[in-house]
Amino acid sequence: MTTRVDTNDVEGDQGMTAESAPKERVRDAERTRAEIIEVATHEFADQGYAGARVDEIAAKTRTTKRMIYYYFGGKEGLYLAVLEGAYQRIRASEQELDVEHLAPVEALRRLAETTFDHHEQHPDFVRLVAIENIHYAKHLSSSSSREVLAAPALEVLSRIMERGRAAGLFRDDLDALDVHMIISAFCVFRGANRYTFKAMFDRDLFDPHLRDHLRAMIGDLVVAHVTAGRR
Amino acid sequence: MTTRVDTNDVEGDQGMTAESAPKERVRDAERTRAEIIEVATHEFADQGYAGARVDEIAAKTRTTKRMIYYYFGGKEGLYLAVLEGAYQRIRASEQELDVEHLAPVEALRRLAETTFDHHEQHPDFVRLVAIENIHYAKHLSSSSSREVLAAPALEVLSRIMERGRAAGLFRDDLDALDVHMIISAFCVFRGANRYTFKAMFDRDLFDPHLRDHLRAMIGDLVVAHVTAGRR
DNA sequence: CTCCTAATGTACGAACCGGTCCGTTCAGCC
DNA sequence: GGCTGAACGGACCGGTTCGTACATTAGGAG
Repeated sequence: MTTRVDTNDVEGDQGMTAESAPKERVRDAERTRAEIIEVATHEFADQGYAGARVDEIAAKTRTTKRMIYYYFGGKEGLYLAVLEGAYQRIRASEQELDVEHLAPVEALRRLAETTFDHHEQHPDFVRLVAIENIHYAKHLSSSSSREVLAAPALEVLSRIMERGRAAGLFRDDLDALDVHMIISAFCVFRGANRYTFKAMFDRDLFDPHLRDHLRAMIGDLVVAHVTAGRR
Repeated sequence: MTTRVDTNDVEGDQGMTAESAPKERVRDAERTRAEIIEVATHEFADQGYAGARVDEIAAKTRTTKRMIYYYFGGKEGLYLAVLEGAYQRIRASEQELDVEHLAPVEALRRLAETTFDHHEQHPDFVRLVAIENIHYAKHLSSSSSREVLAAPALEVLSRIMERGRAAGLFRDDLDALDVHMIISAFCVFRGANRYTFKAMFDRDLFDPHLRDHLRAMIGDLVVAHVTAGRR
């Protein structure tokens, strides 16, 4: 009846080491788990928490709804897993940032532009954050994995500003978190409010022709702010 | 049907008689309509579209669910009415803005701070916009009342920038819509992302002690940007 | 006063949806 | 080769939720 197992010969992964679970098995818990999370990330980001349907998520995986409850306990557990996964991915990509070799002004611009790129490359993440805010961040606040929090980009920013201040290039009355907020606000707004912005002003903030312009703008903006009254 | 009840305004404060009679089943279509919209605005802003419950909205009014379907046709019609009402209120308050008598730099700062105040005073509006964006602004786009769109603040901004350019105070390569986006991004982010921001950095962007600081910051930021390279 | 209609209330249905019960299959171990 | 438990599937259940049929009242028109 069910032709689920059609290539079961491929299981020839003879390594009987108990080290790490090999991939590509007919029965593979990790694979099933990952697939559910991947589908659920799209569904939650697309429909919101209340709008997403467990049945729909299950239907879009190669497994069944029963597995969602088997692995995640329920809709809320799945959402939490999705949220934590999204934050972890962003955090990982942020840690690749290396601007120690650049002069403060250029480092700051690079940081802003990299943040800009991150938000462009991860639209699901921006939407999930918006959704989480609608729910007053109650899931994120009660998240057990504390390491999800704290953006590495903030530490990088702090060091850039220290260097800028020490060189007399930056204002000395600025908080790194304030500057981070400016950059985030710009990049998040572009992703999170693009649809009402388009409806109101007929300008698509994700239009490829606008991309370089906006990317340069956040750099100019933040540099102008931290160097205001200096030069 | 227009001059039926004049003694009972929507927000009537007829406090001279007995404040509210226990059995006061007065028939007033406008009042019922307005009360439903008011309650629904809070519910949709609080729970999102899918999360809001028609039964719950009805229970929080002094009328029944039947009236929601009588006046608005259904959940979606009610949501649309809520959205249009919220935009109209914001638009009305924006039109009170008068900065013609101020010098360009001060006018720009005043505009930014007024926008800041608007967003602080209308948290429901900010949340509704976020929710509408989650739904790709499909309701706003298909809204029949086009006059809801187009922020008056943008026209005011355009004139300020013209004056600033003419006086040689502002850069001449800036678009008013870009500057509007910067101001909006900052003010919207503060309201829309305050919860995840608090969870991540333990800073409440609506803390009263932070208010004046942030209010000054958006002014400084936008002024620094439009005057960069001048003076 | 009577009638007509807008306005309102009550009860209910049907689909939906999160969650669960119970049975089945596969893979590793002795 | 048989056993065991993890991984999995499908049907189903009970509460929820949007929407509606139908009854009823208020209040102005004639």
